[in-house]
Amino acid sequence: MRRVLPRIYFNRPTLTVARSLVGKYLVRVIDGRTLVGKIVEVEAYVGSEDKACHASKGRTQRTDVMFGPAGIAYVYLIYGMYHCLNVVTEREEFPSAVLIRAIEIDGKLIDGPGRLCRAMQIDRSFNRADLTIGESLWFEDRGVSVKKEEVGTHPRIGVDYAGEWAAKLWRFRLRTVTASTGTCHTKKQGGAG
DNA sequence: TATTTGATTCTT
DNA sequence: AGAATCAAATAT
Repeated sequence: MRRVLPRIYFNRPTLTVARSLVGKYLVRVIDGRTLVGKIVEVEAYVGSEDKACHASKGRTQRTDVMFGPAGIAYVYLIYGMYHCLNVVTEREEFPSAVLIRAIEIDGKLIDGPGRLCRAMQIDRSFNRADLTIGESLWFEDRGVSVKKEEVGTHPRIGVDYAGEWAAKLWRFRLRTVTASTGTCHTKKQGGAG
């Protein structure tokens, strides 16, 4: 069964939405071709008190979309080069969203929000797009349930400036993916650790 | 108007 | 460990 995730799905506590999005599918239609990606990693950004959340700086033109209804896309350009896809969660006036960090397309891991958006051809034109109407970009439940034990929790990435909030385990990732991808391939890594 | 910084990625 | 590269936010 394929089911487009409705607005009420996203209008719930952000951590609940984030964790349950792991194992769901992101569907993108480009010129009649359909691209389907299994979501394997997400991050939660929760409210104006969360210093890592863009909306913690207040309601600006950029963050305004996060104050709106759930199920709407928040897409922005980061580091001048890459786009990041988020979906707004919770009730209106409560600024929160879930960042989609990694997906799997045809068994291929697309790791990183910038790469994800490049693969799915998502840019700022999707900002404020409604992701619950099943048109060109949406989330789908394909009936495959993911057990709680299969979802690992980790600190969020690139938010060191957020103080105590940086330590929150608000990144969720499929453990099966962790096992299969690891850092075994050291071709390009060069042992930066 | 000028400066700083960042939900990143690729290269050295 | 650093470059690439730009929009939003902050300081002036």
